Amino acid sequence: MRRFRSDFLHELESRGYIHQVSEPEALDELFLRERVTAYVGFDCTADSLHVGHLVSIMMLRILERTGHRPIALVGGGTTKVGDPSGRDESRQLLSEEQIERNKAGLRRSLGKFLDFEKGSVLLLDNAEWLDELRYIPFLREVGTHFTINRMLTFDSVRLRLEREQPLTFLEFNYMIMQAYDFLQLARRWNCRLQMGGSDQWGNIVNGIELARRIDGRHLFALTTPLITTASGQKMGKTAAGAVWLNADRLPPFDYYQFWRNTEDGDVGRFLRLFTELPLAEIERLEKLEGAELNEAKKILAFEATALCHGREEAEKAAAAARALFERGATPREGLPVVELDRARLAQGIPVIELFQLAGLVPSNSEARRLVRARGARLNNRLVEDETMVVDLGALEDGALELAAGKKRHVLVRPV
RNA sequence: GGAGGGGUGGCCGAGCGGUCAAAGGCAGCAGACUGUAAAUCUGCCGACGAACGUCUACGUAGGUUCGAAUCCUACCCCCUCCA
Repeated sequence: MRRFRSDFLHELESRGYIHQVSEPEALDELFLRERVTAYVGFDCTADSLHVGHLVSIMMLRILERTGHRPIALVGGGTTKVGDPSGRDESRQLLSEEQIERNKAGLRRSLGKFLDFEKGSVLLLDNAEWLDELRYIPFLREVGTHFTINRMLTFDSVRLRLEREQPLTFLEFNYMIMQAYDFLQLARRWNCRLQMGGSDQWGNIVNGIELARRIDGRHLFALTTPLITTASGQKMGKTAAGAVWLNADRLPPFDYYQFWRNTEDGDVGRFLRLFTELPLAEIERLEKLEGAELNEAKKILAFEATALCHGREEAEKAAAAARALFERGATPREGLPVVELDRARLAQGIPVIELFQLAGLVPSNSEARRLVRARGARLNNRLVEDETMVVDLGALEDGALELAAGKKRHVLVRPV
């Protein structure tokens, strides 16, 4: 008894990806009938995607796996405008150079999950059509189909106005740009469906509307639920910041640890959303009780890390974690590495500073507190003297292993 | 334009001349317990410093005072009511 007959929608539905769909039956019909092109847009606001984007990325993978054609659209053009959705303040305007850098970072993030080389998965940039727009012709073609009356009712602008927060004319145009994207993709690639987070519903519907009015096209929308943790937090937002997908932002070991530390109540849901294990397997895993559930968490962590960083990195991270938490040995392979100037170490560096250089604490005071709280370890030995100075003599196997608390470990290597 | 209220640490929020680096809560960090979970308990939680302590910080800029987050003046911003 399935609600959807098409593989794609059925798969999404059974793994918990669907929040809203426009015309479910018609879309299902479409997926049964033909190879469908669908897209997700990603703004270039940072130089890496993070786990918050993962749901969308996974959908593109499923789309491909079920025989359809995914488009990952990078917002090289729209980022110059800035999406006001869910924000009380204007985004800071990014320079063109910054956007270019971010774009390159996004390509790397996406490239980990989607293979753009073989041609069945497309990577496009909306700067391609947005940069070229001419104001008056654009207003005449597109602007006539939007009424201000209606635009004011969309959450993205309404909420801002209700809170009496300024909304610039630039930002006000964002939804038009995004609608226009959908129109362009429909025309150029016969793209029929746009997917995104639940906050994108309004923007997507605008695109559907626009394409219907101008071209008489029939397009669809599908949004994913906002993923929160069992204790109600927005997922992937730790206090330390976002959980990044690019390794230069967050080492694979830390990425693995993020998943390894999933709350009990989230394991099943996360396995469904963030791994590609068969559902039967997941049902078995989520039934595990008590400490047994840790096995499921390890599988979740491994699978999620393998998807993002490859199986080899996932193995290393898993091995490092195993040695660190299960045997107490010193497993260096797989730990995040920080490089340190050899000459500087030769002169001697106070431990306090060393912890700061390793990025484990933001200030000397913080490092001092860590030592006093008996949470600082050097080469697996508790650091008791905060005035201790570390030099080359402290190297073990050519490196220093620093730990802040039980979970945060770093390998400092002199170069 | 008029009247009143307010701007305090990442957030909320007390303080209303000295004992204020600023109560309390949340968030965070570490420790204990445990299953690398959750919950709970304990400690920490501006920077620099081994330490005495020093510096920076209560919207901004000045001032009064031995001494100001606290009083005065100007300015900026927010909220409520009236026009």
